[in-house]
Amino acid sequence: MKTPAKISRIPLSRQIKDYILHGISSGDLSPGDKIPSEAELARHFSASRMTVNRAVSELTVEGRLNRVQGLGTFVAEFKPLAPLFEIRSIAQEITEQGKAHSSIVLEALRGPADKREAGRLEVPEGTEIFKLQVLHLSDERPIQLEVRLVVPKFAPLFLEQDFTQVTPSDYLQKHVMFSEVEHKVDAVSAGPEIGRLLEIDENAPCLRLVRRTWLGAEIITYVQLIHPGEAFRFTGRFSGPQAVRDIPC
Amino acid sequence: MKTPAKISRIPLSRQIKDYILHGISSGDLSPGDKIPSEAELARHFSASRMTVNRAVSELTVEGRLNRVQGLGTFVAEFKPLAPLFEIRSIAQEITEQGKAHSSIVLEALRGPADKREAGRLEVPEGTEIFKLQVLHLSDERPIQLEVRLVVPKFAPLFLEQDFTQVTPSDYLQKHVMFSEVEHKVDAVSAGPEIGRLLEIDENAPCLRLVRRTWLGAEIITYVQLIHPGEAFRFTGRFSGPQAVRDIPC
DNA sequence: TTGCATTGATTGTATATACCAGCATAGACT
DNA sequence: AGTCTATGCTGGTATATACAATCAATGCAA
Repeated sequence: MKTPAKISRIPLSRQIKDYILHGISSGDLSPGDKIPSEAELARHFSASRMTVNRAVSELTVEGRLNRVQGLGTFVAEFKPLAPLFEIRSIAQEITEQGKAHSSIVLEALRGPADKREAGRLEVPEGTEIFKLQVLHLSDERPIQLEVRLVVPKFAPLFLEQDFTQVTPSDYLQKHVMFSEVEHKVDAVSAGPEIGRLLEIDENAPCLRLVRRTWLGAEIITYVQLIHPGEAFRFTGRFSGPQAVRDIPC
Repeated sequence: MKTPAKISRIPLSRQIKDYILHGISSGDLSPGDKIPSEAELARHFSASRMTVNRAVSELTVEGRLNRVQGLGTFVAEFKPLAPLFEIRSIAQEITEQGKAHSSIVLEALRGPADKREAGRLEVPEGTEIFKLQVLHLSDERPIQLEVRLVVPKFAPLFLEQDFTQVTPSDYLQKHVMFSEVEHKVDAVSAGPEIGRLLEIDENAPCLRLVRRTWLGAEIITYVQLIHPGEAFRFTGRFSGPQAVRDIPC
């Protein structure tokens, strides 16, 4: 059963992953469903069982499948975790609420990048931090975003009038990865300056998010919800039990 | 070089992972350092290169290493992500600020669990939701936690007077996994009731967290920071570029 | 000096095989 | 009816091997 040594442009294990993911997104496979066994998939793709094993294992780590020894592999309940960590989650949330919005760049400063990331990630020569002052406007109330950004590659994405349609693909095409983000959240009174920008009382409660990425990018966001009482929705996921071992919570 | 087929109690790939992780935690390996090549590790452990490859690949997925084809494998900057998603992150944060604190269970109600998780996770018969009213006390100011919890297994952990020392290991020993958590965050005025409990002005800005886990557990937390201006610190991580593909952010 | 091809080290992918371990079912035995 | 055992399916782990792809460094040629 020796398949020719020539490998196609995209790895076989990747194709198998895509096949399963397509089955899930198309609705052929629903959460809780049992997917074909490794042996069946190997036959279907003329692949070795180890290759299938690797593809399925990776999908398990990524939270798309649950494997049970002796029983089979099942489609997991999946909630994407991207919106939590991304720059645009606030605008996204507003969009889902059906509110029109647009954004304006108020200010753009630049400075040197923080420092080189371990293990040679994508940090080109002369990398700089961009610090953007962005006024984000909904149809009901303006939302002020102070955005300090990173890497020249990013800038074009954010210097457009309306960046509400930017997706991670756009970042990835520019070889930018959001691998880690540190978050800080607290509630503060708006204060006179923010209050004026957001057109709210300076004593009104206001959500402040500070997000720091792996390159030293810092994103400070002040938010006053359009409809008080509604909340932003975040989703997170553990990578696995080992990752949280013995960390107090 | 055929090693006996008998496998030891813990998998070889696990031993290799532990070896590398120990090197990192002991300080022998620092972020940015190059770890031994797969061939060297294979020789050191009398293992096949594939086994080493698997161990190293998993550590890469878990965010501990960065691999570069043609160059080597490097220790990554690592920030654990557990605190973000855990029930006790607030108390933890306070602890790190050096404030003493304790907690009291005010109330405990119970109701049926939400529904069964896909792919047969740990949901025993007669599972119920526990709804706990917890008053969390720091030495400076009480913090009120309304905790709605899940699964009888959990309850003992939270019915103690002080649960500040509970770690994920304790959950895992009871076969409970925090695989997914949905977060909602907003800022509200304390209001008369919360204001009285937290001993703050009823107009003071107050952080409200709603966390919903995969079993339908819902954790509602009202927090007033001890030192206004300080923020809670969270850390998150993507599982990989593929996971965020084409999700607007 | 500049540019290009070669080489060696290292990771990336894939195969074929082997045996272990967990689970459910069917059948034999009591 | 109840219990034990054998069997087959499933995933879990490991090996030995092979070749591709990428990168840095080296050496050679223009």
